[in-house]
Amino acid sequence: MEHSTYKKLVVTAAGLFRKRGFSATGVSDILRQANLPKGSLYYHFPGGKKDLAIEAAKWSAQQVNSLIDEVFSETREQGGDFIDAAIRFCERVVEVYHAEGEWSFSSISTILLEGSDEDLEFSELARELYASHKVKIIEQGEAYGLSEEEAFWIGHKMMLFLEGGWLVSRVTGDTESLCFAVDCMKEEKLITGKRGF
Amino acid sequence: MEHSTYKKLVVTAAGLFRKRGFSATGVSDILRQANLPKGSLYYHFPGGKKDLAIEAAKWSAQQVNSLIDEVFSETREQGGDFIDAAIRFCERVVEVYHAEGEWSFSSISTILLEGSDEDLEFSELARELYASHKVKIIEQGEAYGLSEEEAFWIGHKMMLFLEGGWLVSRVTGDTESLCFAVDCMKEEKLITGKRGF
DNA sequence: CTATTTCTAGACCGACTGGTCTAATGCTGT
DNA sequence: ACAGCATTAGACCAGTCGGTCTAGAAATAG
Repeated sequence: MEHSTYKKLVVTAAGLFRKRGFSATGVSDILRQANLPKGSLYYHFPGGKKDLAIEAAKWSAQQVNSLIDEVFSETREQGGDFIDAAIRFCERVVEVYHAEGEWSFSSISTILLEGSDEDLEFSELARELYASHKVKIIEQGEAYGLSEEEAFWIGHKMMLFLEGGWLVSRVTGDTESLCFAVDCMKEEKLITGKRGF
Repeated sequence: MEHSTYKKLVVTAAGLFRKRGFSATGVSDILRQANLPKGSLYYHFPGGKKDLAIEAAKWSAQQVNSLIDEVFSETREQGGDFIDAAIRFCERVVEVYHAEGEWSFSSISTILLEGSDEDLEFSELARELYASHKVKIIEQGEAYGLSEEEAFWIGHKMMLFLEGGWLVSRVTGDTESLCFAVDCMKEEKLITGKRGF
C-alpha cells in the first residue's frame, strides 16, 4: 500500500477539520490543499468523508498522546515533578499554537462533534479518544509516583486550562488566554507544592 | 414589526447553531424546528443565514451577560464575596446544562468561528462579544471593590474552567468536567482567601 | 367597505456537495 | 515483452444547500 498519499490525506484533512470543523470543510477543499484527485480519496477511504474524519481524529489524538509522553518523560528524566511537566506541557502547546497558528488542542470535538444530532460512531470515538488522553496522563502520573486520584486532579485541571485557553484564544485571535493557562498552571505549582505532590 | 416570529427564529437558530455549529445547521433545519416557512426567514433577515447567525450570537452573548449580572449582583446582596459569586456562577452554568442538556457556554465560537477561513464580520463580532463578557465581569469586580487586575485574574480563570469544562463535558457526554470546574473554583476560594480578595 | 402595508407560504432555481464510475497510468513479477 | 494489480485521474451524477420570487393571507388605515 502506498502510504504517502494516504498519510497526506489524513494530515491535510486533520488540519482543515480542526480549523474549520467537519461540516465546513468540503472534500474538495481537502483534495485541493493536498493536491490530489477525488479518486485517491475514495480509493483509500471507501467510506468517504466520514472515514477520513475518523482517521484524522485518531491521528490528531495520537499526536496529543505522543506529546504527553514526550514532555512528561523528558521532564521526569530531568528531575522535574509532575506539575513541572504539566507546566512544560502547557508551554509546548502554546509554542505549537504560535508556530503553526492553527493547531487545535480540542481537535476531538472540532472534528467529531459537529455533525448531525446523534452520530453514534463519531461521539463514541470522541469519548474513546478523550479517554485515551486521560489514561496517558494517569500513566505518567504513576511514573511520577502519584496516585491515580492525584494525577487525575492535576491532569484534569491542566486539560481544562488548555481546552478553555485554546478556545478563547481562537476567539480573541491572540495567544493571551493560552499563555494565561500557563500562568494558571504555574500558580498550581505553588499550591500543590504545599500538598506535596 | 411582529416580534414573535423574529424572536422564534433567533432562539431556534441559536439553539441549533450552538449544538451543531454554523455549517452543520441548515436553514431548513431551523425552519422545520421553528415551524416557519422560508419566506419569513428572508423577510426578517434579508441577509439570510449569516444575518440570522449574527443575531443568534448576539442574543446568546446577551444571555450570558445577563446571567453574569444576575448571579454576581445577587451574591453581593447576600453578602458573598467575588469568588463566592464566581462559584455560584459556575454552579448555575452546570444547572442550565443539566436542565437544557445543550446550553453552550462557548456559543460564540460555535456559532461564529466555524465558517470560512477568514470571515472578518464573524470573527470581529466574536471578539467583540467575548470582550463584552470580560467587561461585565470587571464591572462586577469593581462593584465588589476589586481592582481591574484582580477581577480579571479570577474572572478569566473562571472562564477557562467553564469553557474547558463545557467542551470536555460535550465530549464525554456527562457533566463530570463541568462539575469539576465548580470544584476548581471552590479550591480557588481557599487560595484567594489568603490573597485577601 | 377598499387600499395599503406587513408578513406568511412554499414553489422554484442555480450552485455546490459528497459520492460513483470508468479510463488510464504506473508498478510489479515473470 | 507481457499480464495483473494498485493507484490516479477527473468527468459525471443525484441530492441538498442557501437564496429568490411571486401569490396571497392578515392586519391596519382611511
